[in-house]
Amino acid sequence: MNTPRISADQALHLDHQLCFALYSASLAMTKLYKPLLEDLGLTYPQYLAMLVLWETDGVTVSELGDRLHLDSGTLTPLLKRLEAAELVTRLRDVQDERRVLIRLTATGRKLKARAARIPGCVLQATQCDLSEVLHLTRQVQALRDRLTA
Amino acid sequence: MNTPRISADQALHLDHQLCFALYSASLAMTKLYKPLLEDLGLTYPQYLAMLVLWETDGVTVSELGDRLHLDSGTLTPLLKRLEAAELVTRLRDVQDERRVLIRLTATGRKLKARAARIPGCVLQATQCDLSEVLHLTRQVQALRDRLTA
DNA sequence: AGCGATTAAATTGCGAACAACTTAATTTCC
DNA sequence: GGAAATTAAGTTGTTCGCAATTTAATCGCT
Repeated sequence: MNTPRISADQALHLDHQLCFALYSASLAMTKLYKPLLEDLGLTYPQYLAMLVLWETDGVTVSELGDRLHLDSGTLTPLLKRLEAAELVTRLRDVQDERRVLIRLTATGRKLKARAARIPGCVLQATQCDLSEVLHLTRQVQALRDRLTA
Repeated sequence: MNTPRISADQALHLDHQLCFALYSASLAMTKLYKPLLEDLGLTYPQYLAMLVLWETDGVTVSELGDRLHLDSGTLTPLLKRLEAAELVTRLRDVQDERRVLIRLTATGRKLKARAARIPGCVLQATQCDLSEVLHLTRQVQALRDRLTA
């Protein structure tokens, strides 16, 4: 494969920028989820937190942050809102009082069933084959992992 | 190509979700840009606005919004900050007083030269070939366009 | 045992995003 | 020509993201 060249001016051209593609695609995704999540009373970042908890209940704020690549400055208020919605509990770990364990309530666990239809709706909106989506997902994940390394 | 099947539980699995890949990759990109843009005194969304203006000076807020997929609620305060930094001017269009024209100041135009090195730094951080990046960019753009259609 | 270093979460402050709404100018259509 | 509809930007209020800092608990080392 030959290595294409690009001028400084072209490089600055907005549409050539991977960063902008990711940025605008991510915002478009958030808008797509919004009406789907409104039924569940969740925002998009709250949904991501619930995804982690549906997989692994009873994690610390830090563990959740590692998984979502978010810090306590973002998560603490978000989790307080999930607690106010009675979807999770926030309790200090008795073993280590520095840590706060996040656990699903019965309501929070039940919400998973209602969320189950969401991935299908999203896949449909992408107008892609599942295999295409999986491939693109892996590529974007690999990029992210190189960026955070 | 065969069509893979996936269970509801798998579909909800965070790491399989394209949305999360885009979300976390976009945030990782923003963090990558941060130190590069700090030299220029710009935030990442401000840089995107400047990219548009370096391409096409003298656009309205709406035109900028179309280009960036952002609305006036986001852009008005952002542009006020660019104005306060003396990088742009905001003046009502004499032809149509509803519109506000955004124009680069001399300082704003000069900043382009200093920004020219950024795409190279970012490409290096991705640890990808330029051709790979261009390919991924096109795929993500195509997805975004399907989502916003 | 005790003191400095480290770790975990929370807090503060700022800049996005965006929905919903307001204000003001222009266009449409009778 | 003028009222209703449309368009453009700005405003308000909520929720992220994150840097920088604070508070409190635990660890490590002598």
